[in-house]
Amino acid sequence: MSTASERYHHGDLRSALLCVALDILGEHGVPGLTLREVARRAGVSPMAPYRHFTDKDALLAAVAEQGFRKLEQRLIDTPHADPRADLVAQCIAYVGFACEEPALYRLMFGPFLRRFEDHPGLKDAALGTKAALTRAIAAATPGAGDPTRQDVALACWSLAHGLASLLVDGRLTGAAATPEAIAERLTRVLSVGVDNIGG
Amino acid sequence: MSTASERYHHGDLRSALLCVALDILGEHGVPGLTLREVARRAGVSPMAPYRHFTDKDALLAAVAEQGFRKLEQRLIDTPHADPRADLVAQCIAYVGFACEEPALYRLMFGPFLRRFEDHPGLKDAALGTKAALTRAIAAATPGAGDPTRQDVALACWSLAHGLASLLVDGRLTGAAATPEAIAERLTRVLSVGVDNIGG
DNA sequence: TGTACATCAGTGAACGCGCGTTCACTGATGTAC
DNA sequence: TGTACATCAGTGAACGCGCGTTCACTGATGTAC
Repeated sequence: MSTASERYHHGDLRSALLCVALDILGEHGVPGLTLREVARRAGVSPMAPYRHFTDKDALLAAVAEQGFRKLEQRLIDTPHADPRADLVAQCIAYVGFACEEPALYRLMFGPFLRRFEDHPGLKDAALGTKAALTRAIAAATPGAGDPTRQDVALACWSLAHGLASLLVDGRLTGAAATPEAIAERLTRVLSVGVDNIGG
Repeated sequence: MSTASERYHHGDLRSALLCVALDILGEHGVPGLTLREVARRAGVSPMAPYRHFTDKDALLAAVAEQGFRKLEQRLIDTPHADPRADLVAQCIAYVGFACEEPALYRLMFGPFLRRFEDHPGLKDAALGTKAALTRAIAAATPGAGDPTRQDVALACWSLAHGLASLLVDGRLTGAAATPEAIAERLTRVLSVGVDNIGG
């Protein structure tokens, strides 16, 4: 009797590869995420991943897809209070996610996977994430028309995404507060405007 | 009599390399910006750039530094009206710059040059850019205290940076309006809040 | 004004590296009879 | 219950590529005497 890892047939190599890919991402960032290294860590030959992913891009897309699903879940799991607090909480959660998994965040939003349309699962996951934020905006702006809401939604997303990017890429080295604390303060600046528009 | 390009000594190879690097960036992005390709385009041997840059990082830093100086100039050159309009105009200019030179923008703000401190000129240029935005914030929030101002400044920067990043990395494919038009609308959402804080 | 010589700015071949991917293969598994 | 055979999931060697960088060099330039 042999363990799964000793068997010729792995059992669930696809999942193992994705899992290992996340580790590599955490340790060496997107540049370190190579097919060969993934195979190496999974204890498998360089060609084995090709049984589960058509090429390197497909692997990256699958990792990014997982990232979007995690992020969506995190936005949804946010504690529920009044709509305005919910919106702030989502932005905080967004920034927190980016700071905890910077390399994954970069893979998801950076220039590595140019065309999401080429990866249906990824596209779908990204839309799901966006939808979670859009729902929060709609709840927070009951009196606003759709064009205004879209502007507000994009403003919130941009604010959170910009802050997350600046933090993740080390452009805010002077900041003493935690990412979440900064996110909270900035989102409150924005939400004053949101209240005046749609409250 | 020979032209500069035919001479053994180039004359101003450093400038020529930076110039060529910008072209490459525009055509093939940061991944295409290699020392060898820069040398190739400048019509010079692969080792020639090492006379002017200690290594590849130094070249990247010099290109990014130029980018920050360009961006700063662009923020400064913004037409002057009332403080609030100036602030909006700067955010629009910021986003416009990113969309016109996406690869340069990525090099400046992405994870390619991790420690600006290792490149004094780059660090200096980045601080200059930030200062231009900070001045506009100060003018637009005459009644606010410094901590509030810092929050407002970072909120504006985050909003502009986030929108720019989303546009540049193609995460806003559905948008019909020009980048500048979107930037204007989003910045107005934010400036409603700014007015209530510091007006 | 001429010249020896130091210094500067380039050349060109070569290195080792890790990558994505190709190719032909083989061991393990499951299914039809 | 046994067995032939198709299919699945892996192996392993090899390929060509472009990269950053090393090394030892050479042609051009400027300066002291």
